[in-house]
Amino acid sequence: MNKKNSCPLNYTMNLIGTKWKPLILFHLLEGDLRSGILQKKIPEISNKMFTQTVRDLEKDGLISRKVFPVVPPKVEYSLTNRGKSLEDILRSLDKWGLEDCQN
Amino acid sequence: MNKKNSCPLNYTMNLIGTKWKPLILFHLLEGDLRSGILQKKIPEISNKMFTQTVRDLEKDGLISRKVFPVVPPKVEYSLTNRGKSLEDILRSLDKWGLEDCQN
DNA sequence: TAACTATACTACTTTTTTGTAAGTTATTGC
DNA sequence: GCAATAACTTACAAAAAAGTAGTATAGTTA
Repeated sequence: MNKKNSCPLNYTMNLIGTKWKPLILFHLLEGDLRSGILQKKIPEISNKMFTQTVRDLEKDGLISRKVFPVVPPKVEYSLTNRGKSLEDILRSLDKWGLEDCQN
Repeated sequence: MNKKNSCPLNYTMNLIGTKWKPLILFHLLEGDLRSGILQKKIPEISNKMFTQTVRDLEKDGLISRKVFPVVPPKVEYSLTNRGKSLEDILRSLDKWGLEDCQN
């Protein structure tokens, strides 16, 4: 909690408050996914942003990355416990959007 | 829900997923506030970003703005019902940050 | 041997967000 | 007349986020 995060809410937003992070975490709630599958669940994301975002999430310990030493490459992503602890929030955000956009 | 929001979660993030919006909404949970007071609760925000953000929130119907025709000006902000419906989410995000940053 | 595969990286450009600093307003009180 | 006030605006600059397009990898399969 540094000076840029005077409020816990701000801390949370700095961690997951970007365009793609919540979306990736959300899709991983349903279980572990191969890189390509996960990316296809978010058709709008560019290859670069996908890689960059999962790297960020991994760095922050919200997801973990398992590499299988095969060719062609196989990489699987899954939520860490820290990532899983966001489940309620992610589902709430999704639910709110669903309800709100019907009005 | 347009093509940029294939997922409700994305819709929500596009609405409040910025640096300052959740923070402003959060502080208004405690009740209506004069512009200056609200801004002082977020010392890191610049004058410009504050005005810009409350304008956005007003445009999206999450807060309402009451102007008193006095000099010097007096402006009060409050949450709309739509804004209030975010209460659980905002408190969850704050709570998560509080718990998480202790680890 | 050449194409194919899934994943990722890089250089570069564009777009979006944020910040800085200065000005504007119209009344009050000195 | 002139400074002080609260809220806001504007022009400009800087920084961050996102997009585009091309390259690398190294076994497998045709």
